[in-house]
Amino acid sequence: MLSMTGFAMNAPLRRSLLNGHSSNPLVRKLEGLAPLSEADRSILDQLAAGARLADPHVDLIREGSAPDAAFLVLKGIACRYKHRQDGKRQILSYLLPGDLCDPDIAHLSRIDHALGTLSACSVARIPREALLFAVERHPNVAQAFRRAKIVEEAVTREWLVNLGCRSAIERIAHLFCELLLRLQAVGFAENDSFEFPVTQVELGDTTGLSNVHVNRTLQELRRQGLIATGQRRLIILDLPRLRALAEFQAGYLQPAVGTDLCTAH
Amino acid sequence: MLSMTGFAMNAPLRRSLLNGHSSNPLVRKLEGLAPLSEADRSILDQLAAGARLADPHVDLIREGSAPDAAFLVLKGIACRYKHRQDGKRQILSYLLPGDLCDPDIAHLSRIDHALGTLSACSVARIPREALLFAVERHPNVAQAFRRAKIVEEAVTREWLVNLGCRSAIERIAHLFCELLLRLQAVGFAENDSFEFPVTQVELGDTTGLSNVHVNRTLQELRRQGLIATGQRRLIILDLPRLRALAEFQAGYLQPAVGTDLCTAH
DNA sequence: ATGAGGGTTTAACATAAGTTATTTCGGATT
DNA sequence: AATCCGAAATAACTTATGTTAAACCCTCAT
Repeated sequence: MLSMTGFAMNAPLRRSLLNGHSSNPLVRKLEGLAPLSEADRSILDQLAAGARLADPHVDLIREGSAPDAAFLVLKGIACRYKHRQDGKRQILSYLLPGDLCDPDIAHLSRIDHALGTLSACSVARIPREALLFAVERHPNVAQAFRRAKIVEEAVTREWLVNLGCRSAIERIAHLFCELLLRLQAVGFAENDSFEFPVTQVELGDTTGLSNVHVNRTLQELRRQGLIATGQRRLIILDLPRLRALAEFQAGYLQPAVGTDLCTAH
Repeated sequence: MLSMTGFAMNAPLRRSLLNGHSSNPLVRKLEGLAPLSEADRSILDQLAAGARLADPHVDLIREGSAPDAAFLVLKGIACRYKHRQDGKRQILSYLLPGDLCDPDIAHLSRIDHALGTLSACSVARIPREALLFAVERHPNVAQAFRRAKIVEEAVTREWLVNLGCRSAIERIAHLFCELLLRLQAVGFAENDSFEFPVTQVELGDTTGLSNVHVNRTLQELRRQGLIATGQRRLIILDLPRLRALAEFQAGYLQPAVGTDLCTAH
């Protein structure tokens, strides 16, 4: 089913047709984190092959299970989340195209959080062994994955700050800035707008706010001329002011890749 | 200065005098995550050697710097934190004895958060190369570090839930449950009490609450007979009820180590 | 076209938590 | 013992955000 050579030969052609960019968001993302050879890209294309469509609001990994595969998001938005007994839930992170949820965690104990879709998604299930194989054979890919992990951790830290000490409007503004940059990095944003089919309830689960207050806050952002919403899109009208409002520092999303180093562990 | 053989020969003797437990909290912690040989323990003792005392409320790593060494806490409590421009700060995690702040992050870009002491601490500075050496030569140690990292990530997720959807009293109760278990794991708690020289302001920076509200909340916990404080100690009087209040699930701190697996990446 | 259902908006009200300022306490230092 | 200082406690008041419930509005499927 997967012809390595076929992929390897077609990839450059496909990319050249697309302005030098791969259509595989995983490639797009990792390219930004480490130099990739043609063979590296080819293996990533294989990992992304065989994607399936998933409905919105559906679980891909249930809390307490022990999955033996990673999930790679190719289209749409998924999230990690945890439920509390009283029904509240906290979204822990967004998985955008090119992001993957690796199953390492589950190999210590059962996984402590769920993975679910927010919007309709295209998702590839990557067996653990396939991922290991790719990483072992392709040091640059391994390097890029490690760097992706480091960025992910930085994002999580920023979310802690968001929840711990920003006001409602700052939280949402910060989230939108982050999403714009991350989506731009994988080619899923035009100018300063992107598809954003996330409900206000889900935004509340993300930012620790009630849906009613999310609504109020979105209105305020619109009133200030910072954003516009509609047709499941988010349009950022004034990025500089939005960033200022959120005290958004982009650095954590864009590691200086030229920096050599980071060859270890 | 560091005699490997000397260490290797004395370690078991020392441990036998101490009821089978090493006095090195790093060993204590990693023992719980992977089987360690005598040589493994010896190298960990070397890493922990040369510790220095650090005053309370002092920075070990400044935000924006690029440290080339890890810091290992042997005694006391340190934390990672971030500052906002308006002076607010968010504590991102606690570093208890046996925990270390590795410098990987800084090798992509400058580090995006600071490392500082809360209490007076004993801290060992571990040069990057020494850490790499230990990990390369000692696969079990590497394994244990990987597992420690996974637990650390689980703790962070729990903190996100704490900030995102728990009430003040639940946040603090949950934090106390977590700290008790983590400190017990490294032998820094007797029964259900431990040294806890953290101010109410710092507790507020941890839980996203004002110091005044932290004070109110601590009083409520005392009034309910759940905790007692004094002489820089925290005494948990009724752990079952405290856990119930916080909906505390200990699983994420205690990975099932018998599970083989997790050999990769 | 018509309805059904999920998502959004609005409104009125409740409350947990923040703010500011003052006082008290307890452990160091002289 | 007297003083000092940071931390803890108290008090009075403000406010951001939560809650509940109803109305509205798309979008999709029949």
